Amino acid sequence: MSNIRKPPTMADIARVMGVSPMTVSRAFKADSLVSTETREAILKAAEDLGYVFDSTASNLRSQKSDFVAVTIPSINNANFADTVGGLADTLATRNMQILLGYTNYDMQEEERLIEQLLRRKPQAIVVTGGRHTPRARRLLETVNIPVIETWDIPTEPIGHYVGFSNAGAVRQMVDHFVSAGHRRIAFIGGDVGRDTRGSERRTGFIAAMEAHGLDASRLIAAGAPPISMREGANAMARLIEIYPDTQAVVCVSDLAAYGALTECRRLNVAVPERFAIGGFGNYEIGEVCVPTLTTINAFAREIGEKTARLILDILDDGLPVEDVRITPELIVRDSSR
Amino acid sequence: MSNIRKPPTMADIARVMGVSPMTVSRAFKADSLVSTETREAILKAAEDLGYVFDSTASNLRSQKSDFVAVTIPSINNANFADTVGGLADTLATRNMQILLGYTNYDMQEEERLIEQLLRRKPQAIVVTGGRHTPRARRLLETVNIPVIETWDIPTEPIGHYVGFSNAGAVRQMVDHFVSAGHRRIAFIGGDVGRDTRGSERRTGFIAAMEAHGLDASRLIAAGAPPISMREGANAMARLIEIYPDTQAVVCVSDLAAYGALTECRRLNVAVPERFAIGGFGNYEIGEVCVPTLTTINAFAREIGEKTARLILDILDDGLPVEDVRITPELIVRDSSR
DNA sequence: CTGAAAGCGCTAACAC
DNA sequence: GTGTTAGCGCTTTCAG
Repeated sequence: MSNIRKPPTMADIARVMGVSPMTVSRAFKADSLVSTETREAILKAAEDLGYVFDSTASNLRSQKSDFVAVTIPSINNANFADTVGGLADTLATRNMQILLGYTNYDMQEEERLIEQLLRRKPQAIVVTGGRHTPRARRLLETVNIPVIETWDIPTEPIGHYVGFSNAGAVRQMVDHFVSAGHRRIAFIGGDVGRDTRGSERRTGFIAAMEAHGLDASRLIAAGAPPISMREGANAMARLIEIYPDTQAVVCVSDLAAYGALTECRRLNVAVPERFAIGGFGNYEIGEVCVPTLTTINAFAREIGEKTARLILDILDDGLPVEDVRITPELIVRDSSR
Repeated sequence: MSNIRKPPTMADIARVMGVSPMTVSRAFKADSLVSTETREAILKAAEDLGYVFDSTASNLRSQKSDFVAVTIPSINNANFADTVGGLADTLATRNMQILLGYTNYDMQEEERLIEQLLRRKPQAIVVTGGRHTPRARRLLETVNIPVIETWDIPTEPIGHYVGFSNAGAVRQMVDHFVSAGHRRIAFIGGDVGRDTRGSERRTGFIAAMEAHGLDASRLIAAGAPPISMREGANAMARLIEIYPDTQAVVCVSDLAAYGALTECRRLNVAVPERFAIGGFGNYEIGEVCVPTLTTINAFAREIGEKTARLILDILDDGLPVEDVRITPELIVRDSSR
C-alpha cells in the first residue's frame, strides 16, 4: 500500500548479491580491494535498488565526517562568498564538504554557531576574524581539530590563520592619498563595536593619519555594519555637510564607496577632481562604475583556497604548517587620480 | 604525553555523575523528563568536561539529521543568497541547518551535488529551478523526503515548488516598455542553454514582443551565464553598434543592466531619454545608481522563507500543503521614465 | 523520573 | 580478494 518503504541498506545489497556487507562496503571505496567484476555488479545492483550511501553511519563508524565547518559574517557579501567559493572548490577535490553558518556580524551569534557546527564533528573549522567571545574561544581551543582564523592577523591565534592586516591595508590607501597631495582625509565606516574588521580599518586609518601628522578626526559612522551602498551615500552627504573642505575619503568597503560616489554625482561634486574616493574589497562594481573605484584587493578567493590547502596539509600528514600572511594590494583607479 | 585525548561521550558524563547514559541523553533534550536538578548538574558536568554533543550518532540512531539540503547556481549572487538567508533563518527557529551546495549553473554538476547531499540524509531538499538531468530527476523522485523546486514554475513538478514564471515577469517589463511608447526593444542575456532561468526570460521576451506584434530579433548573447556587469557593458556596446536605433533593452539581471547603464554613460547615450533600460532581480545597485534602475522584484528572500515554512509544515504534520506561486513585481525607476 | 538492552548502518580489525 | 565480529555514540523501547 504505502510507497514509503524503508530505503535499502548495504545489507540489502549484500543479500541480493550473495556477498557479505563488507564486500559491498569495499565496492564503494574506490581504492579498496575488490575484484573489478564484483564491484561493478554491486554498484549496478545498488543503482537498481535506488540505494543511497549513508554518510551518517559511515561517519560514526570511521570517526571522520568529511565536513569542514565555516563561519562567515554574512552570506550576502561578495568577498566572503569568494572565500567560501575558494574553500569549497579546493576541498571538493578531496570530497570534503563545507558546513556553512553565518554570524550576522555578531560574536554572540558566532559562539552559538560554533557550538552547533562542532556537534557535526567537522574535521576542521574555519572562522572569520580573530576576535571571539571567551566561550567561543574556549570551544575552539578545546576542540580536537585544526582551527583556522581568516581575514585577519589575530593578536593571539587560536590555531592557524590565513589573513592580512586590515589596519595595514588601510595605511596603504592613506599613504596613496597623502602622496597624491591630500591632507584633509575622512573615513566612512560602520558604527564601532560590531564589525571587527571594520573597526580595525578605522583604527588603521587613525594611526596612518597620525603617522603623517594629519588630523584623524573626520570619522563618519554610517550605521550598523555591514554598510550598504545607501548608507555610504548618506554618510557622504553628511561628510560634505560637516566637513565641506574634505579632499579625500577612505571607505570601509567598495559598497560604501560606491554609495559615496553616487552621492557626489547627485551633488555635482567632481570625483576625483574635487574629491578622491577609495574603497575596500575589490568588488566588481568598482571596476565597472564611472569613474572606476580605487580599492584594496584582499584576495578573498585566495584566502579560501589557501585555507583549504592548509587544512588538507594538516589532515594529510599532520606536519606543522605555516600560517599564511596575505599582502593586500592597492589598486589605484579613476576615483583617485 | 599527547594532549589529544579522546573526547568525552555521554557515557563518560554518566559515569562521573553516577547516572545512566539515558539520563544524560534526556538532560540534553529540552522537553524531556528529567528532574531539574539532575539536568542542571549534568549540563554543568558536560561543560566542565568539555563535552560536545555528537549529532552524527544522534542522527544515525534517531534517523533524522536536522539537515535541509539546498542547491543554488552560485553562492556569489545576491538573489540566491537572499533565498538561502530566508531559508536558513526560518529553519533555524527549529534548529535545522542548511547543507548548501552550488551547481555553477551546470545541470551535470547539480546531479553530482544532489547525490552527494542525499548521502547526508537531509530531511528535505530544495533545488533551484525546474530542469534537471534525468538521473538527478530520478534521484529526487525516488528519495523519501520533501523535494521543493524554487525560482521557477516547473512544467512537471517533482514534489512541491515555490516559484514564479520567469517568462511572465519579463512580459511585465516588455508591456511597460511598449506602453511607454517603445517599439524597437532588445534583450541582453547569457548564451542560451545553460542558465535555465535566463533562457526562460529570453523566451518570455520573444513571446511578449510577438504578442505585441513587434520584432523580437534583437537578442544579444553576452557570454556564459551568469552575466557580469562587465559583460553587460560589452553587450550594450554591441547592441548600439548593431541596432543603433534601439529604444529600450531588457536585461537578464540588474548586474547586466547596470553594466549597460555605465556603457551608455561612457558613450554619452542619455538614459532614459534616448535609451530605456530594465533589469531583473531588484539588486541593491539598482536603487542607488544614477539613474536608478527599473527592475523586477522576484522576492528572493520570501522564496526562501516560504520554502522553509512549507518544509516545516510537511515535516510537522505531513498534511498536504499548497505550492506557492510568487507574483513578481515590476518596479519602475528612472532608467525607464 | 530513571534504567537496561538493543540497534541505527556502516567499517576497523582481524582472520583466512 | 572476501568474510566475521564487534562497536562507533547515541536514542528507541520497554520496564520499573
